[in-house]
Amino acid sequence: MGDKKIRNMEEFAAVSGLSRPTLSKYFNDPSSVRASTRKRIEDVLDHYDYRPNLYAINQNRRLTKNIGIVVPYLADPFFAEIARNIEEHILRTGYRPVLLGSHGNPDQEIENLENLRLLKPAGVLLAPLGRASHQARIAAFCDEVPTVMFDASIGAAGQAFIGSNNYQSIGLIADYLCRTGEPPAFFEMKNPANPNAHKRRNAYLAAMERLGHNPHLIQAEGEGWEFEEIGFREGTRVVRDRNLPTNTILCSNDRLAIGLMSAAYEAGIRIGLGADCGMRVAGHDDHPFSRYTCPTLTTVSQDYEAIARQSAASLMDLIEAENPPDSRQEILFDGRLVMRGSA
Amino acid sequence: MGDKKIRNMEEFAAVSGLSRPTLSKYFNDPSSVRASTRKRIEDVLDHYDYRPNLYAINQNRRLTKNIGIVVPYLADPFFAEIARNIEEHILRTGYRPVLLGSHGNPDQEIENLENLRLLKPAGVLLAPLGRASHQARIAAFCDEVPTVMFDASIGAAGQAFIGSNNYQSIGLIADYLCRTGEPPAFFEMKNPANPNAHKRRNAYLAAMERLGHNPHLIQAEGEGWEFEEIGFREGTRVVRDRNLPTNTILCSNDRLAIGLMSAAYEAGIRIGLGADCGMRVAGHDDHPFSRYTCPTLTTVSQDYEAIARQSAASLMDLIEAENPPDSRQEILFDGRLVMRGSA
DNA sequence: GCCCAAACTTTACGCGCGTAAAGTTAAAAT
DNA sequence: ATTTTAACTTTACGCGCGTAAAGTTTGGGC
Repeated sequence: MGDKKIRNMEEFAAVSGLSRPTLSKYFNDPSSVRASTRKRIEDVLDHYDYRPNLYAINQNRRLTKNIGIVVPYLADPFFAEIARNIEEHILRTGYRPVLLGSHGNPDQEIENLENLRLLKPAGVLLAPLGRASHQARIAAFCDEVPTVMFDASIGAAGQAFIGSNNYQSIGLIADYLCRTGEPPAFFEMKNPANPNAHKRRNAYLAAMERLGHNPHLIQAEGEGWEFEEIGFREGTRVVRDRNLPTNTILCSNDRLAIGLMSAAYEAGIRIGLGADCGMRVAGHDDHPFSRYTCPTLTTVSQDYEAIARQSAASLMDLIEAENPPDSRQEILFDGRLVMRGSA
Repeated sequence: MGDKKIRNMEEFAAVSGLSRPTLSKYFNDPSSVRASTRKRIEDVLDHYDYRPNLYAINQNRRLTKNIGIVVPYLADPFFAEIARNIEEHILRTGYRPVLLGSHGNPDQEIENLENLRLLKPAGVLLAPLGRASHQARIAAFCDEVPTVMFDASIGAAGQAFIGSNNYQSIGLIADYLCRTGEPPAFFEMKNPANPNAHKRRNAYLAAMERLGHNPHLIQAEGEGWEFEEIGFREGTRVVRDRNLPTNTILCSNDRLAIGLMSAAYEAGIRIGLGADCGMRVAGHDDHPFSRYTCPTLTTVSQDYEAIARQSAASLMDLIEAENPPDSRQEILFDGRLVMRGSA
């Protein structure tokens, strides 16, 4: 490693024998200097580990290389996973991801956006809380900063929306359940925080009509993001009352299903396909933990690989386009049926 | 809201009728100006939503108000939860938390520390990967930046370490298991990534000796952080072979236990306390999902509330002390027995 | 009313880099 | 060898704020 420490670009210019503006160009975009110059710089970099001061860099730039990623709840492995995927895509394009979780709190969500604004990000990827979000303020933010919404949308905020095709995926699993047994009731939250929940409810109703069955909604009370707890509470009530017209329950998401299965287990009801089973349960999302429930959870996988990739790509398109797009992009990915033991 | 937009502190000084240095003092520490002046500033702030430019602020400051938080794996709800707790404590002290996950990757961990160094943080809270970490580089980082290690330590790196008393907690649950049934075998990874795992193994061996029983180790092959998968794989083998000297298995952590329980379920083995149950399983950590396993998981809770609080507090002490501490602080919190259905 | 410390203002410089303009050199094309 | 053009150097200014120094005002205690 190097002899003396390099304190700024000026000193680095001295030891490298190049001018500071040239180095500035290099650090902003290595391909903007001649190949021979680039090599020369990189050779010197091997000896003196210098990196430009982040604050000085960003002070003058209108836009930084920062990209904000905001998810509603980082303690939910689903969002943690999709955030990890997005981060990787961002890094590959040479930008710096800044990950923030809203902890299910609308004020925190706004606070996150405010903090991001201070970072002057080139763009933001936002998975909003949904119904609880301060919609007007989010819309205002989207007007100032190029923003791609993912997972859930809020009105027409954001220049693009990338998500799942709930209509297709719920239709898919409803169809599967009807083909393999009794038609499902639909287990959901009465006042779901997530906008996808509304679409899934409607998709369920439509699917049941299409398949010629009577729909049946089971709506759990409860607020917040403690879905397992809510699923467990309402699930306990459901298995106690036993007045369902069916032995099959399709849950709005896997976390509710996990709570429901726990309640059923406590009540001594066996879940699964066998003759000795009293109930079938299916979920939605292919949550990381759904492979380890007892029995393993039949569900529909959200293609979060694709959602992550497309979200990052759409934001890059936005950033690199000079003029704002004429129309709002909306891309939905189909779900895949994941047949496991619970239904 | 305000009429025209405030672009910098100069303009804000103009509309507020105060001088820029006074405002600078206020934004650095509101209590450093007279109460009447403070009120005057805050009244103006209500009308013009101005916030000082983050980059300009930090450019001249030797230390920023940033505090880095690095955890090994954000997709593990345990770390997501503890990170959330820490963030809240940091915010309460007026600092800005910056959360980074290492994705179980030592290179990513170093990259995170390098990126943090660019932010010139006042301090860093680091939960290291452990055995896989690039120890020398982490130690070098700790020499430059005030660092508190939590959850796991690496040698004597860091000015403080806050964690769990594995010796106590494993002793506690081992004792409980022996009192209520057959003495436990210990289910762990052969080459665990996490340093706590080694302590837990030793604590188990010591507890068994103290209680006058023969220890039995079940060591799962496998690398990485996919603990449920590893627990499932090795668990499948264990229930197939059925050559255990006991019907009770204590797992090194809850995620392994979740995998093991899933394997047992698939094999048709009922877990729990009842006469119809063939196996007891216990875990360690009180992982957020351990309340929803089937049956619910008996475990030892790590007091992550306390760990989060103390980690933040210790770092604050470090930052606010002028001279470096004479000795390395080490605080371990006891675990609490959580009796549920599985053992 | 006076005194004095605390709080404020004015002035001025510096942080490390982006960036523009004008001049110079090197590489590629004729 | 000459022209062209891209790449580089030199010079200079600005970003928004921290901060120090010196002078001025404020407010509380006597």
